Amino acid sequence: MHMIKLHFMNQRLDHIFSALADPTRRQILMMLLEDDMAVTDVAEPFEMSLAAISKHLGVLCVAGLITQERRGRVKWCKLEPDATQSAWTWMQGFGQFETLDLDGLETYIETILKDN
Amino acid sequence: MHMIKLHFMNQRLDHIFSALADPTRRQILMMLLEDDMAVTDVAEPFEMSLAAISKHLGVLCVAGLITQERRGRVKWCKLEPDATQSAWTWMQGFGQFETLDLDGLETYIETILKDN
DNA sequence: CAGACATTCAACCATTTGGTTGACCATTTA
DNA sequence: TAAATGGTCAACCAAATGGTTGAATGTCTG
Repeated sequence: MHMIKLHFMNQRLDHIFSALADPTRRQILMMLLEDDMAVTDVAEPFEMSLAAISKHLGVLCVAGLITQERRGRVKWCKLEPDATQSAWTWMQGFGQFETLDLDGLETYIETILKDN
Repeated sequence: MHMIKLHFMNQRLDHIFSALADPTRRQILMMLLEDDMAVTDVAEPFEMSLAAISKHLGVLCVAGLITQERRGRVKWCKLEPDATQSAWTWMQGFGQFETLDLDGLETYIETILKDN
């Protein structure tokens, strides 16, 4: 039972990390950070075929990093940032907490304190 | 100049994420979390050849996630957790900061405050 | 020195990956 | 209805990946 869960989790991590391992796909994610986009628009800044981008989007979908919803003839791509949770958690478990970007942490804490 | 740096960074992320994309390699990293190990000992729990493990260790080395130091006939493998910094930072930039384990963050901050 | 041990190298193999192209399907618009 | 648009599919290709085996290299030990 736990074995199954672990296996599942492992596959999930496989998908997420290998999706993140490609610069094109990372760039796509960054683009989607600003807004949802149609497949053609995602493809526009890249110097490769639409089909190639379509495949990349498929990989991101399988990893759960994005979702796609078809409305009419255009397919909208939407970021699913929560999907990185597993990867994030794994990296924490890898003992990385103390190497967290301390500058970023500092400003973050300051923002919190200001709000109180 | 910035382009070069970005390219460099991008390659680094490629290496790190694709190193993390393999379950065997992730398991190796977890093992090394406990202590430094010789190549043979790393290989022991796995059902694959020593040569295969040797290759995996090579990948982890290139990604900078571990270092290897030869002493006599044995080569010691040592974790380099700081290497995940880039990946960690990238994921932060990907907008994940709010999903960070806030409990862990809290205890972390408390530890800092105690020390002052 | 001879043998055992730790590790890598080299050649090979099957599978996956990242890309191409051209045909195809569905939807919108003139 | 005809043409344009948005996107995928299928077949193909080159290169990378993850594994194997057997030989080779360097180091310790009896």
